Amino acid sequence: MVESESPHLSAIFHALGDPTRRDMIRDLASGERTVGDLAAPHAISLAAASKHVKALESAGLIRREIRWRTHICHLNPGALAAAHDWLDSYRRFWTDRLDILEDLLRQEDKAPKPKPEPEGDAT
Amino acid sequence: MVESESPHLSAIFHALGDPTRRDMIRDLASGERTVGDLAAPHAISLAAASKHVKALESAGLIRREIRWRTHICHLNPGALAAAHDWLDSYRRFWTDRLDILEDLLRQEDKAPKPKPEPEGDAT
DNA sequence: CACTCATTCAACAGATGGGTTGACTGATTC
DNA sequence: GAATCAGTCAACCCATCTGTTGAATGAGTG
Repeated sequence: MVESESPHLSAIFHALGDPTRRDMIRDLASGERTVGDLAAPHAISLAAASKHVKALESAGLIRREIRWRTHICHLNPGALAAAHDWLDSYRRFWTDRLDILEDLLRQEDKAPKPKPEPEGDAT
Repeated sequence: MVESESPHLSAIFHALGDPTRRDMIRDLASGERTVGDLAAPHAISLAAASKHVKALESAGLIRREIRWRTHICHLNPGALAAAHDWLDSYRRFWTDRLDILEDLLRQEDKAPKPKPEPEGDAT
């Protein structure tokens, strides 16, 4: 059994992996937007934006309501929640870790030590 | 500022977008593993696994400790937390939804209001 | 010194991703 | 019936991703 959590997770995370699409999601968080609205701030063609929207849609991250000749998009929180849940199942790794860190800091208040690296570097 | 929360987010989500890599993360959650250990359940070459590990590593999702001639990998919770945080900022969309609705219904009992625009940026 | 072992590196192939442009759709309006 | 408008579709380009195989690395062992 290698990977069976959700068939959508790959699509969701993949969709989330693109900054343009994350941006669209953020825009959508302030209210519904047309495809054109979503494309506007991005210096890409409408066709490209349309593909992004489709990627978001097929990952289940947004829903689309075709009103007359404009397509109104809005967030579909379920998919975000799915990704969130997946990550949440690892939460103990960073919450426990912080407690440990705190503990360490308190302990090492007495002994100097090189600072631990909390975040990745840039290669 | 359009997308600047963390320069790593794209790499993180992209890394998370692959089922093999999510699987590796899950394995790593039960303890440290060598590259070979991580490759074993996956019917791919060691070289391919090595690339996956590198992707996880450069996204900051895991750290690697070279012990003698084996590379020991372990989870680096920070990156997971970063992704989690990003998603968390949209949490209201799937948790508060019901509360908001309830609120709305109560409000509109007194004054008809068109639509509350949830604004959210300032990141 | 040659061998083994865990892993990486290099070169390659094929698939997919994101972008472009240009043609198409389909309801509305002149 | 032609023009307009929002958006999609199709063809194409090029970069990146995932996988392969085979050689290289580098420490320890016989």
